[in-house]
Amino acid sequence: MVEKWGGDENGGPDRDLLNSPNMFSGNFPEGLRVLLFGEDRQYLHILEKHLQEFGYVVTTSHDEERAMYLLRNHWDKFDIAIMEAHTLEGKIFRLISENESEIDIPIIITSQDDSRESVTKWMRNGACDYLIKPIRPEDLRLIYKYLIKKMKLRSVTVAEEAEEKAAGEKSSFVGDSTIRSPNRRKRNMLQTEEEDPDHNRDSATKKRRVVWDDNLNGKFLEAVNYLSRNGQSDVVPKKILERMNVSGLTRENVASHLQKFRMGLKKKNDQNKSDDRSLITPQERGMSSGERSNELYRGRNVQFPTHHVNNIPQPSYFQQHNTSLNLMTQRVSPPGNHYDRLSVASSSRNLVTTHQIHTSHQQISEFPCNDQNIEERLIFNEDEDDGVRNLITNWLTQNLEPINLFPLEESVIATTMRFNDIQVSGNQQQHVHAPSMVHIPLLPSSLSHNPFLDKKENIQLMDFNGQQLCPEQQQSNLANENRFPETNPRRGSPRRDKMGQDRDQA
DNA sequence: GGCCGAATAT
DNA sequence: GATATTCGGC
Repeated sequence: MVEKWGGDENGGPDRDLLNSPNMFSGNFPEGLRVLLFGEDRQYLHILEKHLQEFGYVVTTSHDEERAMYLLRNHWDKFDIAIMEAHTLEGKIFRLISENESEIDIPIIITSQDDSRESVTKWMRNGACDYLIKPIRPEDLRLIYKYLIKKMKLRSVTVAEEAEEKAAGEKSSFVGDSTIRSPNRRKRNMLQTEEEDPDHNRDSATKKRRVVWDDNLNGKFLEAVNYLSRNGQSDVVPKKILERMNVSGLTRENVASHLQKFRMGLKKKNDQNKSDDRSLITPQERGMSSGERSNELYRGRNVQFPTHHVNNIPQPSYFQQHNTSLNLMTQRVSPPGNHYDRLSVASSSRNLVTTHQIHTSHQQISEFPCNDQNIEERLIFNEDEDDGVRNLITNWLTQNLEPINLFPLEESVIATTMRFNDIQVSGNQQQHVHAPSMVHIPLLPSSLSHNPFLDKKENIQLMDFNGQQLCPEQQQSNLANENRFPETNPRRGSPRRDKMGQDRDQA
C-alpha cells in the first residue's frame, strides 16, 4: 500500500484508500469531487467557478437543508466539503462534531468570522481547515492537500497493520517491540486526529495535563511520607492516589510523578555517595552574605539556609494589632527547595525555638533549643493554613515566656539542615541519614521580609549580649549531630553580633 | 484484568 | 524538563 502511494507520480493514489472508488483519473487532483455550500449565491458562484477551473467537480448548494442532507447521507459521494459556517452554524457543528458522526471526508469551514474563538472552535471539532472570506483562489486550488494527507495517513496505517501481521502476533518479540511501539503510537494518534471526526480531535481525547504545583506536590509528598511509615510495600501509585484524595487525578498521573520523584531521590543519593566533600567547609561556614547562601544552596549536601524570623512579639502584640502569625510567612528560598515555604523562629531570653514549617514536607518540626528535646510533627495541607497559624499561635501562647525582641537587623539567622531521606527503590526502602546540621552564621536579614518592620516603633528592642554561640558549642554541634532533628541547646540561637562582623569573617 | 515500574513518547 | 503513554511482567 505504501508503495502504491509512494509511487504516485504515474498512477495516482489507490482509490481503495479513499471511500471514492471511481474518483480519480491519473492526473490527480483533477476530478476532485467537492461539495460546496454557501448562502450567498453570487459568491458561491465565484467559488464554484474557481473550483471548476482547477478541474474539480463541484456540487453546489445554497440550500441549507439539501446541503445538510448531502453531507449527512451522501458524504461518500464527495472527496471534500466546503461549508459556510454562518447559517449552518449549529447544525453542521453538531453533525461533524457529534460522536456518532461517520462523515469521513475533510470538511473545510468558510466564514467571515476571523476570531480566534471561532477558528479554534471549528478546528477542534472536526473541521480540517477554516478559510476566512474572501477566499483566495489559491486556497481553493490547494484543498486537495487534505486528501493527500488523509491518504498518507491511511497508507501508513494499512502498511503497518500488514507489517504487524507479517511479523506475527508474538508478544514476546522483544527485539521488535521498541521499534514497533513508536509506530503504533503514531498510528493511534493519527487515527484519532484524522480519521475519527467524532473524537473531538485532541482536546477531548487527550487527558488534561496535570501540573504538579506546590500544593499538589505537597499532597503527594505527604502521602508518600505517610505511606512510608506503614511499610514500603504501600508506597505505590494506587495508595498514594487514595491518600491524596484529589478528584480528577489518575493513578497514571501519580505513577508518572512517583517515577520522577524516585529518580530525584536516586540522583540525590548518588550525589551524596560520590561527593561527601560537599559539606560546607569551615571557611564557608564563616560566610554569611546572601551570595554565599546561594552558593551554599548550590552545594550538594547543603540545603538552602533557612531564614529564621525572630522578633516574634508577645501574643498580646497580635491582639493589640489585630494581626496574626500569617504575617511571618515568607518565601525564603527558591521554589522546589525543601525550605521553600515558611520558617518561623521565636526567641526568648533563655529559650530559642525554631519552628520550621515545610509545606513540601508536610510537616512542622519544632526544635526547641532548650534542655529538652522535643520533636513534634504535624501533617497539614497547604489550604489548612489557618490551622497552622493557630497551632503556632497556641504554641506561642502556651509555651513561651514573654518574648524579648532583638534589633531587627539581627532578626534573621541561617542554619543549614538536612533531612533524613527515605530512599525508595523498587520495594526497598531505606533511610539515608543526613549529614550533620551545620550552623551558618548570620545571614543578612531582608528587612522587607520582616513583617514587623513597619511597626518598629511599637516594638521594644533589646540587645542580647551574652547569648552568642561560643566556638566549642559549634564544634560540638558538628561533632555530635548526625541525625536530624536532634536538638542542641544552642542551635538556632540568635546572634548578637552585628551582621557586619560576620560578613567580615567571610 | 488490575496494577506496577521502566521505557519511551510528547 | 515535565508529564503522558506504552508495555512487559507480576
